[in-house]
Amino acid sequence: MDKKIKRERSSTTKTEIINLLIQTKKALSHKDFQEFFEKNIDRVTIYRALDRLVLEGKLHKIANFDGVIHYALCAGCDLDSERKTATPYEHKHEHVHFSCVVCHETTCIEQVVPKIDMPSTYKVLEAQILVNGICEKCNK
Amino acid sequence: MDKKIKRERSSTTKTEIINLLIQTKKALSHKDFQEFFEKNIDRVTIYRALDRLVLEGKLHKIANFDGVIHYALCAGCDLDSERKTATPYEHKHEHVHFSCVVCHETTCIEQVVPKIDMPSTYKVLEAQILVNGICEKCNK
DNA sequence: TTATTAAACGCAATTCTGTTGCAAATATAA
DNA sequence: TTATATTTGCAACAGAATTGCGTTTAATAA
Repeated sequence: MDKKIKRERSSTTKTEIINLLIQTKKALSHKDFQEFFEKNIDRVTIYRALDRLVLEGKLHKIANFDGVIHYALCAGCDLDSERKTATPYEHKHEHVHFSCVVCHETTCIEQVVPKIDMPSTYKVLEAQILVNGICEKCNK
Repeated sequence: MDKKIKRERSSTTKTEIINLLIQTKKALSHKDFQEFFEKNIDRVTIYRALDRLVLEGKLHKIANFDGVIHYALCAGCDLDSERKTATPYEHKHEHVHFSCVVCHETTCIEQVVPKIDMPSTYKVLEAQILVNGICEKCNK
């Protein structure tokens, strides 16, 4: 309950992570980052930076069918500059996450937002729609 | 490619797993099973039995928001008795998987099947809809 | 500009999760 | 009952993620 709220601060690791995500336009796993940064950034540092970026509302997590967590940029769920931390349920990503079984790339399909009609007895906090299939590039 | 197809056979472990899932009416993780069976069934045996049950079309996997795999009974995706094995994409579970943030129970909401309108350039093989929130029991 | 403070970092050690190999036990079909 | 193939438990292994701690670095106040 007495959870300390860390003040947001810039760091090389966080910047590099964001840059890579902007470049590739894909969702990446911890392993992807590790392989990209090689020996330049420590594994543990990557873990911690990813966690912080999620808390800061910059990234959202996507668990693939096989349970591997991928991180993607948040479009429009940045928080007000006052607080600077996000609880998991403040992320809103009702769009489709698509995972290609050929090239194994995971991408956000922002324009597809299915409607989920849950019974009113349930309180819905967040939803994640994961679709497996063959992407535009590989489907030729 | 020369993947041997195993013949289906009954076993204590598989029966116990199915029974527990019927009883609890929930999706359970490997850890849940392990804690329930305690020292009576080995960790590895549980892993293998779960894998086999998925192949046999009896269970389907659900990766939670945190990436933890849960197993739930399949309703209606048993395979024809000839083959007895299922590739992952033969499972069809487009219904909602609901995860309660209070009691941490994961359940299948079979009656809610959202429509996902993907662009025709994508080939859709399977989809998984995961909803986080507060369940009927805890929402009081 | 320098000093102070808290966050970020790297490294080592540890824990947790899932897999593989192998010999013994068990289920099924002949 | 016998033959065959699957299931099981145990030990060892591999990979993923976490924790502790001393050091470095960024932000802020003096």
